[in-house]
Amino acid sequence: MDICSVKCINEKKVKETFKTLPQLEDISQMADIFKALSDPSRLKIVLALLNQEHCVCDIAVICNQTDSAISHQLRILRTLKIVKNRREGKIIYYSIDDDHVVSLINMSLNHVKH
Amino acid sequence: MDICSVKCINEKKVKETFKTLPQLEDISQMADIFKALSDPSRLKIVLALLNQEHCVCDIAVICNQTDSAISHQLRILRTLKIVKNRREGKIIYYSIDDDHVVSLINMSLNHVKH
DNA sequence: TCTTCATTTGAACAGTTGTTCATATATTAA
DNA sequence: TTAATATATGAACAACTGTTCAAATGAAGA
Repeated sequence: MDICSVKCINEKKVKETFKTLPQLEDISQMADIFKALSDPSRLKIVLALLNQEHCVCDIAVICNQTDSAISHQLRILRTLKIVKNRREGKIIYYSIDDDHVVSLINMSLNHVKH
Repeated sequence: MDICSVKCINEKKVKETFKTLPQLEDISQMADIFKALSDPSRLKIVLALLNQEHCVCDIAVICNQTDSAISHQLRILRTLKIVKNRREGKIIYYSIDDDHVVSLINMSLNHVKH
């Protein structure tokens, strides 16, 4: 299996499973999405936006955090294309930009509730 | 909305969304599941076990990591009831113990692929 | 222009995380 | 019992993460 004489109980099974693994690149991307939702405060932001769009300071009130903290988290979510924003004068409204994420959240909510 | 005079652009929307939020306890549990899958090496372990059960040292070969590192990660996955194990002599076989997690992973794999 | 307000940004800090290494446990065979 | 093997555990460490604070944008109104 490996170059440097690794011990291996069942080489056949190892090879089989190895073939089924997604590419490293894909695994990494999957992990990124899960990581985005793995922080309670970030998840709370996404859950809030699931209901309707909100401006930054309203999200801050909903999540009981500072505007700055929310802004930092929104930048991460924006980078991952999980949320998008639109400007209306001084105010910037954020909303969900990824339907897959909605499904993921609903599924995990289901999991927790049963 | 809050006790200490927090500025709030649209109090009505804030209150609406606030009502739709799951309980903190549930949000925390959801985040825990996502966190379990947010580390690429841990996700790789779960992906491997998605195919079939494996012993610790075979997982180590598949994931190209030390037995110890794998064992530490398996403990986290075991604690979260994501994997289970069975002993057969000296060897301990691990397998997936949570169908919801399988769905979550398949959904995110789908996401990455499209 | 100057001021105000909503949001963003950067640096700094504490807290958390994953891996490594050495050691311990548990099972089997000699 | 002793030796060998598979797995687990604990401490230590570097790397990463989320929040805070102060300061910087950028838009609208005076």
